[in-house]
Amino acid sequence: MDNRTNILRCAAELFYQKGYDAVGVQEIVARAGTTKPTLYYYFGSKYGLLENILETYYAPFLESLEKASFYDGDVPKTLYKTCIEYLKLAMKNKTLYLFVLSLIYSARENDTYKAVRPYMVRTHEIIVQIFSKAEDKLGNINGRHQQFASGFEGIINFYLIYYFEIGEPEIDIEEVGRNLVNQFMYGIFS
Amino acid sequence: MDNRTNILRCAAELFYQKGYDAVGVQEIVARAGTTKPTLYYYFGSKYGLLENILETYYAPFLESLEKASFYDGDVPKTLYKTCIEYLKLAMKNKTLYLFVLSLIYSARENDTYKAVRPYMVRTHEIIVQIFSKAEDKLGNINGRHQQFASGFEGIINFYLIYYFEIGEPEIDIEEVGRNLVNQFMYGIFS
DNA sequence: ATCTGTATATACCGATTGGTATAATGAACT
DNA sequence: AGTTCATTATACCAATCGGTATATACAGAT
Repeated sequence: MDNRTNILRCAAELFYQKGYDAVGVQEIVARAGTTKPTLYYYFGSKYGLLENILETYYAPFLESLEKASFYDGDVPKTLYKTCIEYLKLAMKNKTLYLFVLSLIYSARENDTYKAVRPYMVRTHEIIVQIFSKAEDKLGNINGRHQQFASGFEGIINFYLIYYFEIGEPEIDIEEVGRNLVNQFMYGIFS
Repeated sequence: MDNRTNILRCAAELFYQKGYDAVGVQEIVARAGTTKPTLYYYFGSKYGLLENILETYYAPFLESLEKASFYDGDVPKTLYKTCIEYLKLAMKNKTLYLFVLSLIYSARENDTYKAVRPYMVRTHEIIVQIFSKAEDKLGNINGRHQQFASGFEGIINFYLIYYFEIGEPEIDIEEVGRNLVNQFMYGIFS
């Protein structure tokens, strides 16, 4: 693996483990087995490194999400496909998933929030779009797209948070996806 | 206001705005109009300051939550009362609410996560308990207490995240509470 | 008047922070 | 052979980090 990729991966791991501000540039290059000028040659700054991590590892997920959220008239199916994309990402790359979540919740005046904001906004737009297009099937939802979208994201994200907290061995993605979508659509009495 | 309280409030504000690791002790005492030895006299360390913020400002919320979540056989009512407590806290002290959320999502090896973990676990226990006690009314939920609990927390928290992101002027707490609980219990077709 | 304990400030500590000036590699091209 | 250019290392920078040794101020008790 080349130096650039190596630095990127080491930084992503450390940022996930300790948090962006708690990790020094020196610590990153030490783990990558190189020196600071190399890092600054490729990424320009510590912040550039953060941006590059998101662009490299998270942007592809957003594209998958966009495809999966295509609405063809079947609300449950669309939500299920979308939910599955979340679960797949989280299971395939737990580190990245939790790291991005931590950025979304980070302090508003911190660089980490600035870096993740465009991705966060885009994600929300994609989910809101589902409910906008599905308005014919959902009846008069009276401008509650936002609430539905954040509810949908919330159910998935908080499920994963506590799943990772407990650390159960593995899950059946399709089954969990069905459960979460059912809970979201029909409530807890379903 | 005495020096101690003043330091506590200034630190809470700065931690919320910039994040725990991005704020220096010097910056805190400068805003509070005092000096470092005073801070270390009262709180012992920067970490002690963080613990004290949670104990002082967040612990009371947990007590309110505990009372509000008392289950008397009426599931919708219990969930509604619980939800209202969340919304009340968030509206009364937006800064604290978002700060605690950021801690919950912070890096696992960061001091911030260590500090908030007991409060996070306790909160989750309280919510899980509702669904445990309500098992008679909910039918066979087959061990899905955890999923219901995190779903409930997720719907509320993500609603508030995007509410604060958009920054609408004010909401009718009781109406939003009814909406969220309805969505959670009966799904989006309600 | 002296002692005790709380509360605060000045001035400092070694370590680490993000970042860079300079120079040395080594391969490719002319 | 000489030149160019991407890549990497040594050694350094001022600034800030969390934390503290020491001294002082002041109130209340003896």
